[in-house]
Amino acid sequence: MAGSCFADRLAKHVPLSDVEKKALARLEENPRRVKRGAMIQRVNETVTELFVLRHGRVMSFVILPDGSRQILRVYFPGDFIGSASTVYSKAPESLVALDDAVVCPFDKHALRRLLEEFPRVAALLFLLSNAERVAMTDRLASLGRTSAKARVAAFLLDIFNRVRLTDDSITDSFDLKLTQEEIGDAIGLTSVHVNRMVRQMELEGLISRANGRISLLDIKRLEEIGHYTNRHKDMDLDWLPAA
Amino acid sequence: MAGSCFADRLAKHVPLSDVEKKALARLEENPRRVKRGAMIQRVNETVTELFVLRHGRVMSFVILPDGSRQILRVYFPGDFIGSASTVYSKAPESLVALDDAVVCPFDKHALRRLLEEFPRVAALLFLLSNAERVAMTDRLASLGRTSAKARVAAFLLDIFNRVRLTDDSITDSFDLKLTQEEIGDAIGLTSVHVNRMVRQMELEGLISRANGRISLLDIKRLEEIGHYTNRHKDMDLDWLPAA
DNA sequence: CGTGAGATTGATTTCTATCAAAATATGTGG
DNA sequence: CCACATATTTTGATAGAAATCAATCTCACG
Repeated sequence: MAGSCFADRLAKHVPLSDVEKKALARLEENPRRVKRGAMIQRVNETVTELFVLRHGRVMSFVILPDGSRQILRVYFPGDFIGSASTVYSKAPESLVALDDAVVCPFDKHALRRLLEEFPRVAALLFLLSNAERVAMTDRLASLGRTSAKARVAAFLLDIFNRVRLTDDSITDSFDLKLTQEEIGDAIGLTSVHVNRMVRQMELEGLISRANGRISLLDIKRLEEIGHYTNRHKDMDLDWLPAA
Repeated sequence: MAGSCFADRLAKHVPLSDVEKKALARLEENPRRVKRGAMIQRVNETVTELFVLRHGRVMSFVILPDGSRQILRVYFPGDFIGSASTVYSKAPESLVALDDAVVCPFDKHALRRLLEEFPRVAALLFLLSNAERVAMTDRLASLGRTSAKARVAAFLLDIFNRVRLTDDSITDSFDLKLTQEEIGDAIGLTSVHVNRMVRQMELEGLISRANGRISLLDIKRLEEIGHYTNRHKDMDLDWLPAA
């Protein structure tokens, strides 16, 4: 099963010194198993912890007063999650495991010490947070300005490309680990309509499905339909302070 | 006219040392006037600059292949803009002045030097970037899961509260400096429908309008309608390294 | 004044939600 | 390992929200 530590993930962008790697590894000293469906953090709860996700998948979401849910983000191994608690003492979003997962909680004061001692890591975290913000703007444009079909296409491509970041064995088919209702909650549609779109894309030969796995059969056309741009390709962090 | 430097804005969250303030002030050494409507940054252009917005207002947006526009964010004096160029060498979004404005461009290598020398500032920027990300998730939930009326209400409240951050004189009425078409592009609606919602809210006594200024007459109900939570209130950055 | 951008209103269409039911799949306790 | 309970997917019919199309109106400004 694909697992990924935070240091490795960061090192994919910028070379890290051994000291830095070791310091980052300390954030993951307390791995904790969580079962599929388990709540890792509840909205409005007082929080002082952040997490590195080591194994499995996690989603963040909010529930609106009318009961509807907006899934904000799906996280993969090596992702830094719950970063909102660096700024707010009450969690603005909930975190639930989509999978049997392993998360590594650490106190924000451990983060503070890391930031103090390793300015280069602080800078790197700043950059990655900016990258997250850009990912968010892509979703915003998708929700605000594109059709149901485009949203589904963009969402599938997004998950696909992020799965591939941590799992090289994947070429065109992958486990979504989300119900159609969850997909809908992520992209602002009802499960019924997600199903119609998925069905349609299947008929058109854009995707195929078999026991929970999705295959993207025509990535190029999916990218067109979803107005998708892969942001992972052209990240450029080399200008950072040298190690 | 309300202007605000970056250091002052940051100092509202955390006490800054004089050295730090001075270092931050150096980012603003090259103020540049831009006229209303002027493009500050064009999407896909190679960029190595970031900006602090000193005066006026700026918006970021993308244009989709079908010509529709998604406004991603409206920026106010003291905001740090164009942070995507810390991660991408081609701008993922365009920047246009909504106002006659003053921006202070600085090279990302100036930022690098700042981050190297002042880890505490690096940490602070990291936190503010996280706050931006949370603001983004609020908009995502708004676009994905709420009605046209709710979106308009939430949008007005958001702008209102952010205007107030830099201008204490404002109590309940403010200049939006956006056409109804732009509002629509920000919240995923057509200008026609924005107009209907605004009209309706006016009839219901929730807001009133006079020569471009908007007054929020019933903030409490607007917050309910828009499912709005003011995130500026309970930010907590005190746990950061001491000066 | 005339011109053009923006606001407003009405009529109609389109997309997506909602409601309802059936069909499949998944999981669990015995 | 089966049988039942529950969750998820699928399909159809209908309703509703917002888009689109098309004028008209208003107002700031050269």
